[in-house]
Amino acid sequence: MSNSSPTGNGFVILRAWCVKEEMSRKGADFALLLLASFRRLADAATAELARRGYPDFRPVHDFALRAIADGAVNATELGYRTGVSKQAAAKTITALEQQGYVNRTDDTDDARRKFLSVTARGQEVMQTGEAIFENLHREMEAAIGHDALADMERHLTRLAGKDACSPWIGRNVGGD
Amino acid sequence: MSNSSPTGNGFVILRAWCVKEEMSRKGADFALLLLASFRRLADAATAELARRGYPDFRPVHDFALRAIADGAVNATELGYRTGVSKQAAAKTITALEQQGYVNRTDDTDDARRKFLSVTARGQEVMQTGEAIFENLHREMEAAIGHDALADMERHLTRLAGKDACSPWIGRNVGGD
DNA sequence: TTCCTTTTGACAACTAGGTTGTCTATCTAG
DNA sequence: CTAGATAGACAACCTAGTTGTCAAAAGGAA
Repeated sequence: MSNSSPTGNGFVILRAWCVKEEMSRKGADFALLLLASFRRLADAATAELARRGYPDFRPVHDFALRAIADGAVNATELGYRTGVSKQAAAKTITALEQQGYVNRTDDTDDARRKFLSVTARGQEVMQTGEAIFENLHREMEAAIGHDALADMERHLTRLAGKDACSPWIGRNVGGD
Repeated sequence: MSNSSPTGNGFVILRAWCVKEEMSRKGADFALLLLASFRRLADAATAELARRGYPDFRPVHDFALRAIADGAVNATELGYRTGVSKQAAAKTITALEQQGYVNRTDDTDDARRKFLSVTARGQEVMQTGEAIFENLHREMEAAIGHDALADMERHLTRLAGKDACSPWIGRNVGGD
């Protein structure tokens, strides 16, 4: 079968919904609708990115890269900004470094630190990603209309709840 | 930090969006909005389910259980209906069996098969889950209005695209 | 300066939920 | 009877996380 969705695992649930449509569970169906829509977008973007010369570049890499470009200059800070443990952030950095999207140099001020910077290729992939998402946004507008999309964004913002995303749960994670 | 979201991994991306709000990437933001909203619902439902006496019951278990109740009487069929390999389905079945939600008995007609059935506790957890999702649906209606929610469901159905969910990719998976 | 505490990043081991590949037992069609 | 398909089990692996532990470096106080 090869799941092979670049969105990764954990999104397979929605297929159950597709196969069996007469489920009659309004709340759950709505949740699955949200998931399916997200997956649709993320997969489309990742596939397009792969076609344009950036294979193996996942959504999670995009957000990490953006956080680095935005001032997350070391692993701990990246973990904090992306809401994961510094260990998980370090793994992402390793992947990004191996693919040539970031550089990791010694920090002259603090010998413990490794200074992160985005390479030219990293800048490229971010620009391309933005362009792709803009296209997708336009496609959605074409499909359901500008106003409907704007309404949805407004309502989803309420449902998602900014308060659920406060500066998060803690900085010192992973037993340290 | 303990991510500890019952929704599981792969959904952490959205935190990046929360921390940095002035990102100005409309398409990507919309995708994250969808993800955040889904996660909100799924986490709320799973947490509530845990509080009502069904800990460690994840969304993925709910859908598997529902598929079994709905006629997926063996691992291969469950895999097909939920869109995963039969091996993955078997793992889920094992978990559900250990938690007492399904029974696995020998099939009298076909000695290769194990016959799956939902236990009384399995029936209970499904009913409770339905009630919880209905509550969440009502809360959403209260938050953004009945019509707005109905509109969103309609539009999301278009965006998600039923065609992306055709009877799936193949039945014989995993090298067999 | 020495001592204590904090921070940084690394390493190992683990989890969840998937994936392939291989294998045996069993069923079924010719 | 035999050949091929099917069911499920087992092992190894993947991804993207998690804890726990650790050494090296930094920083503050006596």
